[in-house]
Parts: sequence; structure tokens; C-alpha cells
Amino acid sequence: MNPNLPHPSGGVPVDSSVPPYAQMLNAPQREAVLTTEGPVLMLAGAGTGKTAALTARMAHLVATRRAWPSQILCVTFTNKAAREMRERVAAHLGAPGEGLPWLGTFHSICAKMLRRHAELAGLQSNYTIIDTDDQLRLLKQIITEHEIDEKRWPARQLAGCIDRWKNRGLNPADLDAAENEAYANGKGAQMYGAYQDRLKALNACDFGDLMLHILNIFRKHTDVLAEYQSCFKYIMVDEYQDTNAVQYLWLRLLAQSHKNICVVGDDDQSIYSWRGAEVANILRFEKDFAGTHVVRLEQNYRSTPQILGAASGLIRANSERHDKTLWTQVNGGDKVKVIGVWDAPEEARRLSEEIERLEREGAPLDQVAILVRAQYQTREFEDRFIQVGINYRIIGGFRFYERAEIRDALAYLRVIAQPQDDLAFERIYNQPKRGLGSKTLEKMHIHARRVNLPLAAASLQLADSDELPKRAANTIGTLMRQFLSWREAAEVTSPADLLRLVLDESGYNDMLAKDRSAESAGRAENLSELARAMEEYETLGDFLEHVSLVMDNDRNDGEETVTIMTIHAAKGLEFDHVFCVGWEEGVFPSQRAIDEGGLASLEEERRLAYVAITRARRKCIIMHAANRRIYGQWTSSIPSRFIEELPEEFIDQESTMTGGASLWRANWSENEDPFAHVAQQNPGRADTRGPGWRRAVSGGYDTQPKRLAEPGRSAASFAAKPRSDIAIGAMVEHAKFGLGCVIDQEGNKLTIQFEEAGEKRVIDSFVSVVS
DNA sequence: TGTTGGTGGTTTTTT
DNA sequence: ACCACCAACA
Repeated sequence: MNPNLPHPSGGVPVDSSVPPYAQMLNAPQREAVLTTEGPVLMLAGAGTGKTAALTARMAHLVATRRAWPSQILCVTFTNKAAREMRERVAAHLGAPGEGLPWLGTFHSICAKMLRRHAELAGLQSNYTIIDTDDQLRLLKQIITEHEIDEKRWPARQLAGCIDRWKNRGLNPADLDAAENEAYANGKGAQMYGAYQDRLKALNACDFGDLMLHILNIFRKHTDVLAEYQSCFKYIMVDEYQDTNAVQYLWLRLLAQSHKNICVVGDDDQSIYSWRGAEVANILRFEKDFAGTHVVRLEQNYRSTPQILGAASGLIRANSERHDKTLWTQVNGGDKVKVIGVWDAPEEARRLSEEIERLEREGAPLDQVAILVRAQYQTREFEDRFIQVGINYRIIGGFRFYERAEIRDALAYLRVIAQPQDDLAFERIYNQPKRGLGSKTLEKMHIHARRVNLPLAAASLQLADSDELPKRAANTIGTLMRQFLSWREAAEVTSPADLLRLVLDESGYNDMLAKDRSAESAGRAENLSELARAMEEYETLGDFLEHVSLVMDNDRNDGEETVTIMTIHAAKGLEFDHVFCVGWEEGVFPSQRAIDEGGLASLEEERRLAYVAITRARRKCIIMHAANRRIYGQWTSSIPSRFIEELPEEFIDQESTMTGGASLWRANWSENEDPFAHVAQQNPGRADTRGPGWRRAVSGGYDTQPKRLAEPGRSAASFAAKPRSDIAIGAMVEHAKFGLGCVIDQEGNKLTIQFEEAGEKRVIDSFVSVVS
């Protein structure tokens, strides 16, 4: 919600007896704000002003002296949400928001608690939070040590198991036989235990541990729990439908004494079950907390009735949900537009044209978002936007902190801050190249194990012995002396200057300077930017914690840009214009959801679609392409079932394809029924071939596409009919590529396996048939 | 030790 | 298509 916008409802009377923070609220919102005591469940649909209610509630608690800011626990899922709430509460109170120490994400709050009680989890308070990359490297080491075949039992899989166990609040000892079987035929618990031991030795923990360690501490040390219970007089939780078991248990323990817990959520927007989120948490809240006061927010302040109608119609196809009726006072607006195009490049082309049109009409570009199902889809749009010069930014993608040079720099800092951080040390002991290789590393590992010291300390000992060749010993000795001096420097210099010093003295800067490749200048630039970002932090520890918890990528350079992001990343945001792209079976819903998770998984995809549409304030455009490259293979696909589920009255369909679906039909006749698996998956819904499907097959798409008249467009080249003398399997000859066999035919485009040249795509007029 | 080319997995989604 | 990992070379 944009706090600068005037309140759109307009109908709320200004009442001077009501405090300012509550004046802009409608009746149910106000009820949620004023019901401070006891459990409150706020069921808030998309765009109904839940953040407004939550922040007003916080302001109310403070303004009426029910609690000090430090006595309010307010948990969100993203740093962005936490930041926004902090700002808005501060605005309500007319004071800076620093006074809300316990407003943050689950993970940042737990990290803070864990710094205070680290020793109860077997850690020191300067523990490192490792990311998935380190996690995987560590697991690989452990798997190899246990002589398990990593090919058969990939580290990723073990990481997945451990993650799930931690999300459910399970420690290695808590696993039952079935869970234990989940990895390497009954080695699950053993490996999990070994991993936890290694983390402890490294004075490190992973993301899941932040929650799990604190939960363990709460369970074991009742005095610590009691302290927090009495501290948090009021608890508020945003996006409650996304909580997982460990978060639920954590909250339940904390809320036990005062029972003033207010949760907000929307079961229709539950899209994180893959991360262990349990919608059941919100569905059974009333049972968990006796005497729950339920408030429903159903007035939508965001979207037009068309957008709302389309989204509501779609979500109604879900069976597992609480029905709710969103309504709006807003009138007018366009129907949701559904555009079918031939292939993914045309989708990007078409979309860029729409954006250029919006730009000409004076729409601010930062009010335009492109929502994709999966990250790989962003490429097509990025390429196109670069080509035509549309400013864009991709949220998520390759994060700043994931770049190699940034991770290297951070690894140096981690070793300085935390000498036990073997993973960081391993990353940089030979970066820049010092002539140390795997042989040396292996010796260091063996020695470290023998003397039970961290890798860095052990390697220093080794350097003083004759175990290593002179050269290697000298190199390590020098490096370790450097670390000692950097550690001393860390005491007296700012983190940013320390980084500059390290980059200089380690030879990292030299390495980049000597590197003549195209990227090296950018790398150096990224490192200066890292140093600049560090200026804000007082201590190295603060900065490192920020880096591991705040994956934030939304650095605003002030330029107006279109935003490209996944639907997941878009949750909680809103835009005037939203483009939902790639709505095809296999892309959205994703193939995995179709194949694996059954109905529950499909319904989650549908909720995702609902979230996507409801991000739009004024205009929502849904696009689907008949062909796209997936895994580097051209694949034909049919429109997403979600398109056919949109109520016809709210949508407006258009296709730029010649003959519309007839081309698809031509393809289908050669393949098996593309919906066959759907019918199997979904026996309850006999009529999977709904109106949209029929529209598609019967050529219900506009068969006189407007763009066909424009010459030079790619759509025109697809207009050509396939040659009747060529079919799949035919032998043909091409002037350049020689002899080949036709393996695919799409319109006039052929995919040919050439004897010499390999697989190529050519236009059929360039080949001749060989009988 | 560092570099090269083949191979295989990979695409959900995130704190 | 692309990246990461491994095996064989320089």
C-alpha cells in the first residue's frame, strides 16, 4: 500500500474522538486495532489494508501506554515488510521507529536472541550464519567422510531433508525410523547429527538453526522462555498463513503467558508450503487460542472490480479454502486482457510494445511489473529490454551478495571476524592464486582434525613444521601473519576501511587489475560498492549479520524502472500495471506441480495465480505463448488451465497467431493428448477442458489478428503454411547443412537433424526433399 | 597446480 | 542452453 495515496474508501467519517492513526480505517480494521486484549485473528484478503491495520494497532498500543515499544513482538516474513511497518508506525507516532527492537523477520529476531544466548546452543555469540552455498559444501565434505556415494545421494537432497526437519522443529534425536530412511538408507539422523556437530565446531549455524536453536532453548531453559514471555506483552504476526511448524511452536510458547497474540493472514495467499508453511496454522488458530476474536477484512482498496472479479473467479476453483467475498467501491477500469502469442520471443516483444505504449501515455515505469513463475523466464524479457532500451530491474535473480568477488571479500572478513570459519577460509586460502592446491588443503584438513583446531590455526602450525614443501609453508605463514595483522586492524579501523586494506594487501585488487577479461572492471566496481555499503556499519559483526539475513537487492538508483520478478517476490506489493507472463501448462502451473504434488500442489499454483492478478491496481495483462524453449528444447504448450478458469465476463482475449489454435491442433494430432495427464491427475474435475480450452481449440482466438497486417513482424513469418510435401521423418537437403532428417515441424519452421551439422532450425523453403 | 573439455543435472518458489 | 563438476593434460 502506498501510504501517500489518499484513502480511497472516502466514506469513513473523520471523528475527532478517534486518534489520528485510526481515522483512516474502516470498521473492521478499527475493530482489529482496538481489540488489544486476547487472541485476535485477522482474515485479510488481498489489498484489504492489513498492513494499515497492523501498524495502527502497534501505534495504538504504544500511544495508549498499553505497552512500551520494546514490549511488542511483531514478526514478518520479509525484511521489506518489516521495514515498511517500521516506517509506518514511526509516521503514526511521529517518532523514529528505532524504538521497536522486536519488529523484524522471524529469522532476524531469532538471530538477535541467539546472539544473547549462544552458549545455550553450544555457540559463541559471534557465530557465523552460513548460506546454502556453504551448507552444500559442508554437507559434501561430510558425505564423503562417511563414504556415501554422493552421486546416489546428492548433498542437495540431504540439505532438503535437514531443512524440512528443522522447519518442523526436529533435532537429530527426534527423527523416527521413517524420517531416518529418507537419506542414504537410514543414515539420515546420523548425517544430520554429524552436520550439526560440524556447524558447532565451526561456530556457525544455518538458516533453519536460527529458529530451531531458539526453540530448543525455549524448551530446555524455562527461565529464558519466561523472560521473553513476560517481556512480550503483545505479539503480532504478519502473513500467518506462511508460518511453518517451528515458527508456530515458537509463537505458541511466547504467547502462552499474556495470550495477546494478533495474527493476520489470508489462506488464499498461502504460497510457501514447499518451505514447510502449513496453512493449517491459520485454519486452526481459533482452536489453539480459546476466545479468539475474528475480524474479516473484505473491502479491497487496491484493484478495479474487473481485476477483483477475475481473481475471485479463479480462486473459487480451489476446494481447500475459506470462502470470502472481496468487494470494492472503485468503479470502472478495463477487463483483464489475455494475449496469446506464438512464442516466447514474441511474448517479450509484444510486452515491450505494451510498455512503450504505457510510457507514451505517461504511466510511471515503476508502476509496471512483470511477474514470472520461475526465475529462468526473466531472461527473455531482459534481452528484449536491453535491445529496445527499457529501464528494468530484476528482483531476486543473481543477488549482489552471491557474486563470486563479493563472496570472496566476505570470506576474508569472515575469517577475520571468526577464525573458526573453515568454510570461509577454504574459499580464499588460494584466492587470489598463491600456488596452494588441493594437496595442501588435504594436508591442512588432516592436521586440523588431528589437533582438533580450526583449519586456519592448524595450517599455521603446519607452516611451522616440515610437513609441507618450503614454498607452501612460506605462503601459508605469510597469509596467516596477514590475518593476524588484519584482525588487529579490525579493532581500530572501520569495517569499510578494513575491507579496502584486505583487498589491497591480499593481492585481490592486483589480481583484478591484471585480469584483462571483460568482467574484471565490473568486479572491482562491485567491490568498491561493497565497501561503500559497509560505511553504514559500526562493527564487522553487524555488517556480516546484515549480509546473511538481508538478501536485499532492491537498491534504488532513483531511475524509473520496470520491475521483473517472480510472483513469490511480488507478494505484498502492488502496481498499477501488472503483466502476468508464461501462463502455459508446464510453466504455470509448473510441470512439477502437475506431475508431483497432486491436487494440493495445483491449488497452491492457483493461489499463486491469484496473488499475481491481485497485485494489479488498474490493469492486468496475462500472456501465454504457444512455443518456448525449456531446457534448451523447443516445446509447444497450451494455455494454462488458469486462463480458462477466469470468468469470461471479466476478460478480453486476443491472439496474434494466424489460424489461432489450428496450428496447435495440427501439432496435437501428432502427439498424444496434452491434457491426458491432467485428467488422470484430477479425476474429480471431469471437465478439465473448460471453456478456455474449447475457445483455444475451436480457434476462438481472434483469427484476424491485428498485428498480422504489419510487415516484418515475426508473426508474419509464422503465417506461412507448412509445406505439405514435408513431414516429420522426411529426408531433406539443405544447401549449407547438407543432408538431414526432419524431427520437428512447426508451421514453416523445421527442426532437422543434419548428418554433418547437427540439429538446426531452418525455414522449409530452404530445403528440398530427398526421396 | 592450473587448464580444458566432456558430462550430467537443471528450473520452482526464499528467510 | 547453461553451469558446475570431474577427468585427463600442460
